[in-house]
Amino acid sequence: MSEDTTTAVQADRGYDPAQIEPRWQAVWERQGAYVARDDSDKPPFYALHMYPYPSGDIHMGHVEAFSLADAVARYARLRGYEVMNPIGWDSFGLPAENAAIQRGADPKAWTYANIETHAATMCRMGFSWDWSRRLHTSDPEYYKWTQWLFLQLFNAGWAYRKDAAVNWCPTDQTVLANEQVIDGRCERCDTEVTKRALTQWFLAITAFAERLLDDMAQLEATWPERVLTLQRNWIGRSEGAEVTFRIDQTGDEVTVYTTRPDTLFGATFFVVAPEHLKARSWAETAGNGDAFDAFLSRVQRKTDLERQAADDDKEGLFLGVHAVNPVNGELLPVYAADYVLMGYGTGAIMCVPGHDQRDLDFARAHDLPVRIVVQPEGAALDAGSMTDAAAGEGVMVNSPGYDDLPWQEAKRRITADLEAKDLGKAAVNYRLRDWLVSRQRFWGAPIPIVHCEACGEVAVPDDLLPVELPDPSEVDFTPGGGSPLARHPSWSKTQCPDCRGPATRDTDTLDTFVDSSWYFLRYCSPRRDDVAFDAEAVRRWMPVDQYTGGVEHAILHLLYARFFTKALHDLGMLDFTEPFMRLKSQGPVIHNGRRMSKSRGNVVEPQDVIARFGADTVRATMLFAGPIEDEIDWADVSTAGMHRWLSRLARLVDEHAAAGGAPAGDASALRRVTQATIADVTSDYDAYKYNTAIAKLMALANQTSSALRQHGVRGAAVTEALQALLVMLSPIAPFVTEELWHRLGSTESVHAQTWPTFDPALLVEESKQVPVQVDGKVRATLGIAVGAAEAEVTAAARALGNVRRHLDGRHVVKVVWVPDRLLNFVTRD
RNA sequence: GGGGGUGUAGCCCAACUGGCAGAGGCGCGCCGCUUAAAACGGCGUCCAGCGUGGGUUCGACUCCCACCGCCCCCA
Repeated sequence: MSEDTTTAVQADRGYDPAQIEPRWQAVWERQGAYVARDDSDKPPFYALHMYPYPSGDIHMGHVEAFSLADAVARYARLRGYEVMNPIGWDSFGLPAENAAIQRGADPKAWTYANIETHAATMCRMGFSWDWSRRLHTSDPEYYKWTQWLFLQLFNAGWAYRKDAAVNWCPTDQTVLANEQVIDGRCERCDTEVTKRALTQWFLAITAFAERLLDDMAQLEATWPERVLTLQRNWIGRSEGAEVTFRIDQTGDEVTVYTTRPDTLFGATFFVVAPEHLKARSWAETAGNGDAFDAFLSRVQRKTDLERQAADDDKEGLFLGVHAVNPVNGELLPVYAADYVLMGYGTGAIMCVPGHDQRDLDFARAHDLPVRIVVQPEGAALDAGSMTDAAAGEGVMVNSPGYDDLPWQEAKRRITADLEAKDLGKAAVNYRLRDWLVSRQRFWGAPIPIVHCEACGEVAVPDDLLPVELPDPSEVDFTPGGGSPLARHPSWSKTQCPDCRGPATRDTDTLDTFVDSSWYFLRYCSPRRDDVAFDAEAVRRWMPVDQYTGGVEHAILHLLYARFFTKALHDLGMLDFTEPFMRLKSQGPVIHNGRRMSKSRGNVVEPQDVIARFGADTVRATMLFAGPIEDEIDWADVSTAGMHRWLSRLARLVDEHAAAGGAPAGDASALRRVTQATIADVTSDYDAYKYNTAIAKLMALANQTSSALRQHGVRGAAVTEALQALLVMLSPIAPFVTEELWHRLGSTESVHAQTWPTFDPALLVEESKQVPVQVDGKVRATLGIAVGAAEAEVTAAARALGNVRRHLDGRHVVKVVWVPDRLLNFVTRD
């Protein structure tokens, strides 16, 4: 170490990041400075940042995110924690395979080459990752345990296969989870998503819906409210009732879910999804089979989005049968209509056009009656002509036995009465669906199941894991609607683990969100090859103290990871139920008001900026740009300005070092500023307000500069100011602070220091200037002793010329005295 | 349509539980240093500006209501 620092200290003065940064990077690397020790006496702190997907090189969004994450980790180290700040790659996934399809690249080689590019740039940026814990989800050593965990869920009954009309992306040739469909389009390639009936693997996340909701109470104060709201909306809990209708002609019973059982008397028709299992047979019964088939094929050409759009023509077909309304025996015509989807609820609804907009639109289009049963206060409704449904609250009408009740009360009573007659029951419904995890792709963890004609679905035994992917050279990636693994000549052929008979492997691979639902556990003991994670290490590090990442993962990844944690908790593998104690999301980096993209030509490459200004400047610029959760427009920031400031800081240190250490000048003002800055910057760091922290460090630098240059202050007070400044800046700009720290004469690393503390006694000022107001307008400023009594201050204020003038001829009715801050005379004529 | 966020100087942004609207940066201007420019150092930054309109208060950027603009989520 002394060898290294000697070299550093002998370096030139001034600020040349191209020279400083690689040198210190090499020193830190040799020292293994950021390896988290499992046996440390210091309290553990798990700082985690969402691991990246290895596509090309890292981009500006990564740079911002990692700069935030690194500031968090370095700050925790300075506060005396043993920090685990791991890094890895989410290295399975579609882009690797698409590169293979488009450019004939080997997905594996492509992926690992990108990872090396990422890693090199990260090193150049000076991020303090613990490289010894590095992982890649596409390593067999990792996905062995992804598969093992899947099997734990399978054995618990939480992973199952079912036929489903699934979201299908025609471009990527794979199914998508509901969460991956954005506005009816594939989140990756923006192709319109269609429906396909396929047998797919699901994870039973809905079994945890209630707890995913309830446990948010633990996160209330430490997660962004925005993210919690998004998750709540996504889970979409609603309270209502399940009501059973009988089909008059066939005797079939159909259950519907409604959030408004109070409007049952207003039901005038009944609609099922065209895909409803019984729809075809009912149409047949009524002799409408052919019309139905034509209708169904027409509907299936539409996307879900089109079908649900408010302005869509409400297409529907009368099936020729009637449903019996359980509350009054009325016969409701049954339609198949495109606006009801099989995937939601039961695929059948009771229709109350008076109180539901889409039902009303359908009723108008098909000339069906409308009946008002909940009268909103003060609104005159005309059932015959209304075009806006009364979806809100009101008082019951036209509902024999319930009239005049408030709707909420009627909702309770009608539900209870149905329950008593066994025609319905109170029910809770969730918008959340079970998580579809099988993908018809190659570059993912194979689903570790063997299909045997005799034994069915059989889990691959632990000692045969991982089920490894074949070499990419043996695989045909051409999109063809099936899994590439299924087209491999021999890969899927195997023996049933149970009966030893011939069997086939499942040829689908797992959604990469499965990989990322447990990677934070793997970091705790990444090299263990006998367990997914070491229980003791997990107890030591988990749950994550501080998780950082993009808000775009507010729903998907965070919900899945929370689900996994709860499932593993219930399996006895974890003793906590929430994985991430604190969450901070950074905003995106845009350029000229738009997302950076090659086609717009507004991409800023990190490498270019690093080459011009150095890593410290890029990091500090990102954190200085504004509140971390807001978006950063690169057009609004000034790397040149930040670089200039760091240069100024270097010059200041050089000047101080040259000026010598003998104390001179009145240092009391500088000392007070230093103390105040420590107090302020500390609370800014605690609140992730790096932009204001940097502003205050700049102010301290300005004060130090003028003390040194203009007031001739020398010696300890300047050293104190500069040392505090460098330590507090070191999490943000690690290279230049390390360099300048050594120039101040230290042989230790600035990153091994402890966070500065302040002396409250030095913060106290003896006198203050307070504004004196008359009727809220500032009329004078008064110098007072801190802690002065009200009477004393009032008397002194009254003596001031301008105050006397404004008080002249008026009665003072009230005096407001905010100690040490403000005095206000309230007057009347 | 429902829910959430946001609006402060030419620009990006600060302002503790309501207490003199301005911390920091960018840009710009002037001065110094320079043969000159850049860099650097110093000083300054107008039109007295909190999206609009109300309300509460001695006092509102801050709290409440309505409206407008932009952003996000759900439908």
